[in-house]
Amino acid sequence: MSGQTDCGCDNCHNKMCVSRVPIFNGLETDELRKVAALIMKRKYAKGEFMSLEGDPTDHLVIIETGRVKVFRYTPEGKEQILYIFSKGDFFGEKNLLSDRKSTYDVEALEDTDVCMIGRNEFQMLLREYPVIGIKVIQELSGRLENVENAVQSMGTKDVESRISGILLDFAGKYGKQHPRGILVDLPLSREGIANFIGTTRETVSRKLGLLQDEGVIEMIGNKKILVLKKDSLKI
Amino acid sequence: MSGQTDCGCDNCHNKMCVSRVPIFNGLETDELRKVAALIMKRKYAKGEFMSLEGDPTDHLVIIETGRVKVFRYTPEGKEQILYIFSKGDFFGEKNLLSDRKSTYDVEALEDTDVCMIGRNEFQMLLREYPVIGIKVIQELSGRLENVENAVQSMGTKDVESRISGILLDFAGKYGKQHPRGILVDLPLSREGIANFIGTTRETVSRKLGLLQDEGVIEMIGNKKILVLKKDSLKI
DNA sequence: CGCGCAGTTGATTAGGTTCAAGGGATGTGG
DNA sequence: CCACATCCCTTGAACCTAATCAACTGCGCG
Repeated sequence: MSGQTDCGCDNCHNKMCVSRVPIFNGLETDELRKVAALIMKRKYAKGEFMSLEGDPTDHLVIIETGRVKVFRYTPEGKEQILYIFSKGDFFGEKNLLSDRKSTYDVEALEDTDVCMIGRNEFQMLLREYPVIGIKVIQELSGRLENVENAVQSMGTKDVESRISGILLDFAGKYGKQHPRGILVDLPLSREGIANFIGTTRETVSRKLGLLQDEGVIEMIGNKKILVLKKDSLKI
Repeated sequence: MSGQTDCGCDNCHNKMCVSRVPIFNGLETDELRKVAALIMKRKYAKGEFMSLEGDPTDHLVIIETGRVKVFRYTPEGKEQILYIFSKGDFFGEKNLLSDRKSTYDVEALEDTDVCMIGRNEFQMLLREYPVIGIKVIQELSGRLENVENAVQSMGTKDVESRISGILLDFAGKYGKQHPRGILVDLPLSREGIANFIGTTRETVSRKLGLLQDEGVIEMIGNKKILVLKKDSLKI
């Protein structure tokens, strides 16, 4: 068994999972094995809530497959989506290092598999392998940059630019090559897109319609968009 | 000299500076001494640029006194302010752990003193004292939460609410008790506030005028605001 | 195949931007 | 310490983008 990359047992399988996660990239094979031993797995069905605002979450949750949306409600009931997370992304770190409660809801947009590490185990890992801390800092820096981009976009661009921006973003993350362009599997409904970029579902609908009229995109049902002229989406 | 908190020498002075910085809070006295030895000091005059977008900054910069604005320009020349940093805040960490360049400009809003740590020294510290990494993660988490709040605010609130929000924020950070309320020393001009919350200077002017008419605030010149009814600013 | 939810489209309104001009604060030099 | 020049702020009016309200359509799922 040892020496092989995957013998099929849980531990080997976890090791595979762990090795695909950015924050454990700097570790050696035997270190990965140790980390893998601490991992718990779990599945969530589409529509299931994985975490609620105010929860004293006590696990770091790493997405293995699937997509989730991370969002908050205002007191008036408006939803603001902050992130769409997929493979390799994690959440729950805030609660593990201080005693803060979750500041957002997390909902599975599709059936989703995750790896989880308990609070104590993660703290132990951080102390034993400082490189993990550095990786986490890098990941958080990247996430920070994303949110900073969102602030800039909302602060300085009109709705049309923001829609273009998010389409480009989705194309990069979820797009597949297609004879006529890039086929994007949308993670969100029109309303979801609206709640991501700070507008209304009607406006998203209208602006997508315009982009289609201009021949920039082609809507395929409500869940896919074919990006025909990626360059015309330039922000 | 040893045993005293401050003998006046550079090293002791640096130690003082270092001990006031959140990310070094978890360290013992003799560890602080080691950190202090790595510190370089520098002053910036009001209006001076401390970092430019695209710079391959190679120092972690920690504010000791003063206030700075962190911002970006869109290709069209619109300024978006991302943070106002003051005592204890730091920037430049992104570049120290990967090879990424700075993604924003930093300008001193007043005369500012900083402590700086070089790239290699900081990496060494992180490896030697994992607790520093944890503190950095906590700081970044806090910053992330701030920006997430900004996104939510811009995505779901009208300008009046955003102005109220930023006034509350400023009151908490820069406000002093005053017989009739909280006296806030504004770090930004009207245009600066506008570029922070994603609106125009005219609109900021109008909305502040309204708040003054309602007796919620009182403008004292252009650089101070007296918050009379803090509760009426509730978002 | 039909029901229900999501998306589209239209008409109206409102909040905020833009353009334009006038007023006041800040700080510098005499 | 006052006068002046500059920059910033304020105020007004017209315009425009996007929100809202409302009705209709059609996709997608059972």
